[in-house]
Amino acid sequence: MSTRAAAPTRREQILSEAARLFAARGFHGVGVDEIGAAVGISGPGLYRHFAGKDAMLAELLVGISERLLTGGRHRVAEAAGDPGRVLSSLIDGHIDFALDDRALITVHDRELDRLREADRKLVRQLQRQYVELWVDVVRELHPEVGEAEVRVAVHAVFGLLNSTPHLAALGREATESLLRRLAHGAFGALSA
Amino acid sequence: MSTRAAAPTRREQILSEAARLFAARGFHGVGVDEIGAAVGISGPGLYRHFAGKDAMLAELLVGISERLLTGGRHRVAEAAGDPGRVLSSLIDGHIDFALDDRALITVHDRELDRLREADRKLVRQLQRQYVELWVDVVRELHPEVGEAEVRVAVHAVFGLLNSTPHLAALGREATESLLRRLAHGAFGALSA
DNA sequence: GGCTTAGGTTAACGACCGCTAACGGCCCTG
DNA sequence: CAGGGCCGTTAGCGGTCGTTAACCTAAGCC
Repeated sequence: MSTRAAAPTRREQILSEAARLFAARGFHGVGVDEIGAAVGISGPGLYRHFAGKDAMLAELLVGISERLLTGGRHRVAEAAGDPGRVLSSLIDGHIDFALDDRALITVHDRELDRLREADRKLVRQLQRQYVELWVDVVRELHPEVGEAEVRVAVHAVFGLLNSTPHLAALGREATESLLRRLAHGAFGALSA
Repeated sequence: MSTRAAAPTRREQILSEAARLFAARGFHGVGVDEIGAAVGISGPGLYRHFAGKDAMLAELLVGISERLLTGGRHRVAEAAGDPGRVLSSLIDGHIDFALDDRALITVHDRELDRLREADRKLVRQLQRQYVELWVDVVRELHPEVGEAEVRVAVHAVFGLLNSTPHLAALGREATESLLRRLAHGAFGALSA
């Protein structure tokens, strides 16, 4: 009895395909019929699983944000006390996420404004907490740099790591290694 | 007689507002009535100036790409022979652009797929040439790094510099200086 | 064996949206 | 002062899209 999901549930299928389609053509650019077709059912059948198109997007965005935050917290706890190792671990985790879920990364910062007020607030709160993990550890490593600057730098490095959807080829390992070096290089320049 | 545009023409007004709205709510999320209202006319009046909504987006994206490329070429020519200065100049120019036209930056890599085939090919070609300017000069500075890696690194630094829409505060000068340092730091890590 | 529930189907409604049609004022020019 | 662009307007058409309604089938349960 494996604890891994053996077969993806229908909800998960739908979310996965919806993420792919939203990333490719934008939230408004994809119809529910299209999402349905992608999982082998048609149009309104989706409403047995989700309250509406908006609900799919909301679940996607909240899910990403939660996974990023909890993953980040684990990594912070694991290497607590060694800021250098914490930062490296956060970078590695973010790279893994960016490479594994390019579609989600794309949707993540592109369609946030399409959410209902409540969901949007939740997502933003989760994002903010995730950013704060990074800001805290970077400030430990660069105590002489102001907090606002560090926060901008963290966002900028996110932009660097999330550029992954735009790039082709080069193989998983090489891409990981390269992004790792670039991110460390950018943060290293904070004190120079 | 100044060579600067004294009053923006109506076309320019429309393009500017359309860029802002597209950036905020996405191409499909904005109606022509809304664009019209933003410039004080209503809905179908836009069709005196543009063939359609698609044409506005096309002109925006082609315009950005052309400005980036010609600006980049000038900078390359100005500092020719000194790769370090060329790279610095390219970075500075891209930062200026990113800070001056946040809306355009957002629309730039978000709505490319909404273009008609011909326009999309043109934009991609311009983008590719711009990237090549960067790749060439970075390869001069890091001859031992493979071309594919350099190209990925350039895209990643674009992601870093284009993260500008996400960040607040900190003042123009400080932001410029910070982004400059981060970009140089990232490229510097290519050889480490 | 009947009842319920889960998970589909097709038809259709209502809203919205891009775009066109038809029209009208303003301003320049001969 | 007549005429023709230029630049607007409002009305409305046609298509698309999210959503609901009504119905159907297969599986599990008492």
